[in-house]
Amino acid sequence: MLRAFEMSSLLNTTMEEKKMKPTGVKDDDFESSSTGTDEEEHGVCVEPDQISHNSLLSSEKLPATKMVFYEQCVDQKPSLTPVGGSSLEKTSKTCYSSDHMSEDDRLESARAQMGLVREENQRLKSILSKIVKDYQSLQHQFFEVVQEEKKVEMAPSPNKLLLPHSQENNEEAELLSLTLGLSSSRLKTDGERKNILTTQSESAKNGNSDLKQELSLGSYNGKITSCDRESLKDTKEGEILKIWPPSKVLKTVRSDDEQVMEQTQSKRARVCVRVRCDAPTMEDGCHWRKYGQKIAKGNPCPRGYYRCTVSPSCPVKKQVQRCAEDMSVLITTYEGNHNHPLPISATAMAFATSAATSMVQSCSSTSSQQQQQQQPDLRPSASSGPASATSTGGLNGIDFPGDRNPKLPRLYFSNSSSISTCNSRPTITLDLTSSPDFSNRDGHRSSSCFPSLPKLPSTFLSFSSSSSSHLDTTTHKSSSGIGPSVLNHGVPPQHQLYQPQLGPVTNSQASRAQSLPDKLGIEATKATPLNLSFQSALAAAMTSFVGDGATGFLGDKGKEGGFGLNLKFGDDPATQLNHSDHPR
DNA sequence: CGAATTTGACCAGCGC
DNA sequence: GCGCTGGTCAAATTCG
Repeated sequence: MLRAFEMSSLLNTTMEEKKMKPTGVKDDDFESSSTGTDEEEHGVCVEPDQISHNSLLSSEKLPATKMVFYEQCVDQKPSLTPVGGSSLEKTSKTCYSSDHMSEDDRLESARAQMGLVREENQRLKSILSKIVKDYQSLQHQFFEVVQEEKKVEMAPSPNKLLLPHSQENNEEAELLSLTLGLSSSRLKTDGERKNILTTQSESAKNGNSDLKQELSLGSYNGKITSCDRESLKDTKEGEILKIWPPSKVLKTVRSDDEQVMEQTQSKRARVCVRVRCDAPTMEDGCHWRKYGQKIAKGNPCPRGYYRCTVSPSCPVKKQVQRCAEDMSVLITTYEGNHNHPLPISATAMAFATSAATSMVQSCSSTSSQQQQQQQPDLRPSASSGPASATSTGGLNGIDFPGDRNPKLPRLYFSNSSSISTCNSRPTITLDLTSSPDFSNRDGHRSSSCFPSLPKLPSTFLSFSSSSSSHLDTTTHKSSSGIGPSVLNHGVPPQHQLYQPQLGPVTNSQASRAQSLPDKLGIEATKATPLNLSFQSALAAAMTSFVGDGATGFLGDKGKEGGFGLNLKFGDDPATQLNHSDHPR
């Protein structure tokens, strides 16, 4: 888990701060033992590999210098005893016996250090338990919502009487919750429905009929759980394609118009990530193959076209380009949803892109009436051309419990968002390049991104543990609940299917990667389709940020401790990009 | 030698 | 219809 990683980092940091030298140890002894080459002299016989089995510290081989501290810990903290701990214990004692220093001093020093570690451990445990509790609560609420939706679907209504098979309807209601990233509005034809229903029935045949289990899917359009994949290995490819119909498969089922609409919608949904990065590409965990390069108009820097190669049939693509006005900014635009399990480090972008797709589709599928009701400032632009409808959240702030942990930079969303319901390229832009303005973080941070845009009440998202929970009381109309209860307010049924993207997944990797923002809970202040998907994007970004420990994924500014993140919902990536760092 | 990248050609969409 | 542009293909080239 992330916390384990944090703790590992903390341990390492603690050790590094102590210069890896236990108090009272002579330099000579320390150096000789730390090098690990003086086995004869000190009787040290432990290899770093022996220690690396430890669950907390398994991510990296411990350098010999870290072993000293570790050995001290072994005697006092059984929980840290690795496989082969007995030999370590022996080693520890051997090491001590060969030393000339007072054993009491050593023990005292070690105990002091262990006390710190234990204290941190307890704190983390309490946080974790709280998170788990919150998560279970959210899950419970979500299932309640699903049940309610089910009842609503089953309730007789004029519209539903027109439908021939109410049973099928009900079944579809469940299916909707499974079709991650697909809005119900997109499943228009009987062919599509049957396609999905076939998936459901086949899934049931494969012993995965439990709806709840089906709900716990990953973001990679995760309709196939790891369990499913196992069972599906024996099935024909055609059957798999039924379950996971890529656009090519759908061609055989749908009419041309629907096909075009489907492809156009899915193609248009994008997530654009701006990162300060010196590397030619942003390391996002996926494997990409470059298939083209082009000099785009208005930017002398070539734009690279990449395809995800984790799975041969994966439709996800990305474009990588340097910002023309700031060459240090790397612009990565993701498109599509992965149809395969993802590496942990790659799940973040998968969530973001999936959320972007969902949001764009929801915004395009929901009627303008709905938008007017829910977000008066979201003017439908069907008749006014692209990008005419915008909304600007004055602020979206997120606090992590990492506030208390100096290693975790405070995460703060300075969100200027705009959304266009009728545009050629609806794009969510995650701007990880701008610096935060903490001095004005109470909801009135002036947005340099869209200074002329009308502002909506600020949306403050708090990812804080209860131990130091703080919600922004300046936000408007904070809902009573978190998570699904929030999501359910005024959210059309189709939007609820987005939630599983953040929900529990059977894929342990995805679960690990997404768990934090999910379990921490999302306190949303506006329950709109926009915000729902927005949360997904936020969570994805959060996951990425925290999961990477504010390194790699983020640029230099992120590493330096503070960063701002702008989420924008607009039509033209280029336009969005220019808005952020270089307002026109 | 296979995989990955490069790069020019080609295609489709869009505006005029 | 034409030209521009973005996006993709695929042969050539490079790399490990």
